[in-house]
Amino acid sequence: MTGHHTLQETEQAIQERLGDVPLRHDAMMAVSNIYRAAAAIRQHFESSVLRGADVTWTAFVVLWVVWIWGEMETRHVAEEAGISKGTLTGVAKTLEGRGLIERGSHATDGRLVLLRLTDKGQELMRGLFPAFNAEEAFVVERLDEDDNRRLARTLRSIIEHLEEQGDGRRAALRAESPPPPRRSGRRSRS
Amino acid sequence: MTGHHTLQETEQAIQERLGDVPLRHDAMMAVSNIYRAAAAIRQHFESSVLRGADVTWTAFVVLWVVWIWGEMETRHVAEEAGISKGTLTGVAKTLEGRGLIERGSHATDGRLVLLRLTDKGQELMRGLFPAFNAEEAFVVERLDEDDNRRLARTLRSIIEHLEEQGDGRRAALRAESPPPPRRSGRRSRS
DNA sequence: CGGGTATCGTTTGGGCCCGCACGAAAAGTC
DNA sequence: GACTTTTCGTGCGGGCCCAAACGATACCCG
Repeated sequence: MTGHHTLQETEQAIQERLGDVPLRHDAMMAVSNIYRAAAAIRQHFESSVLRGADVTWTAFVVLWVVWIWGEMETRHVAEEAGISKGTLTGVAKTLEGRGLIERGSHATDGRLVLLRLTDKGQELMRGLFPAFNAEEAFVVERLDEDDNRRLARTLRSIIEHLEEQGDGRRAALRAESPPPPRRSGRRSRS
Repeated sequence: MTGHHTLQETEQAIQERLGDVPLRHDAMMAVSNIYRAAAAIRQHFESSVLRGADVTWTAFVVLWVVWIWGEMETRHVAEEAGISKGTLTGVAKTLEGRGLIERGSHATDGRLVLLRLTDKGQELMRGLFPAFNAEEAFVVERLDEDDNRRLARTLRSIIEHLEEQGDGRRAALRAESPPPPRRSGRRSRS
C-alpha cells in the first residue's frame, strides 16, 4: 500500500517539488490516509470473505442494503450503497443472473422497480455477514472501542460536511472556471 | 451517501435481521465510515478539481506519484498508487495517449519499463496540485489540526496492520475453506 | 382533458480494476 | 553452457463506475 517510501521521504520530495507554495500537510495526510485505508480494507475483504462467496465488494454492499431493509426501490438502494443508479442497474443484473435478488414492480407507480433478496440471497447473507463483521473486527484489531468510536465520529463529520457543503463548494468552483464535458458519457447525436 | 436512514434505524434493522449473533458494532461503524468517507471524498474531487483538468482520481494518483518521485519503474508506481500492475498498464496507456507521461526502458534490465512526466504533464501537476490540496483542506474543514493528525495516525495504524498481518490472515482463512477461482480473469486454455 | 415538466430506471461510451496467463528477460543452479 | 525458477510488464476476460442521453411513466396546471 505505502510502497517502500517513508512518510518523511515523501514529504521532503513534495517540498522540493513545490517549495514555496504553502500546503496543508495535516489535511493532506488525513485525506490520503482515508483513501489508502479504504483501498486496503476493500482489498482485504475482496480477497478473503468475499472471495469465498465469489462476491465483489459492491455486490456485497448492494446485497447488504436490500437484506437489511427488505424490498426496496432501486433509487434508494443506489443511494444507500453509494453508487450511481446506472451502476446499480448493472450490478443488479449480475446479482439477478446469479439468483440472489429478484425484481418487482411497484403497485401504483409504473416507473419504479423494486429489489428484494431471493431465498438463496437470504441464505447467503445469513452466513456471510457474521464472517464479514469478523473481518471488520480484524481490521481495527489494534484499536480499542473508544478509538473506533472516535474514528467513526470524526469520519462521520467529514461525510456530513461533504453532504451539506459539497454541492455548494463544487458549484462555486465551477463558477470560477467552467468545466469541460466529461471525456466519457453518451455522446449527443447532434 | 448515507441515504435517508438514520444510524439508529440501521442498527435496529441489523439487530432484527441477526438478533442473536453477537456483532462488533464499533468495528462495523468505524470500517463502514472509512469506506463511506473515502467514496465521498473521491466523488468530491472527481467532480471538482479533477473534472476541470479532465483527469480521473486514479490517473491523478499515478501522475502524482511519478511527479513526486521522478522517473520510476512501473511496478513501483503501481505499488505507490495502490493499484495492480495490470491496471497501471491501462492507466499509463491513457495518460501516454494524452501526452502527459512517457515510457522509457531500463539501461541494464530489459524487463523494466520506466515512466516519467512529459513537460505537459509537469505543467499540469504544477497547477493542479495546489488546487487539490485546497480541496483536501475543505474536506477536513470541520476538524482542527490535532484532529487531522490523530485521524491520520489512527488510519495509519490500520493500514500498517493490514500490511503486516493481512497476508497471514487471508492465508489462514483460505486454509479453513479453499476459495473458488475468481469469476473473471483469463481462462486457462485447457 | 391535454400539454408541459419532473422523475424513474436503463442504455451507452469511455475508463478503471482485478486476477490470471502469458512471453520475455534475468537470476540461480549444476 | 544448459536447465530451472523468478520476476517483469502486458493481454485478456469479466465486472464495476460514472455522466449523459433516453423512453416511459407520473405529475402539474390551465
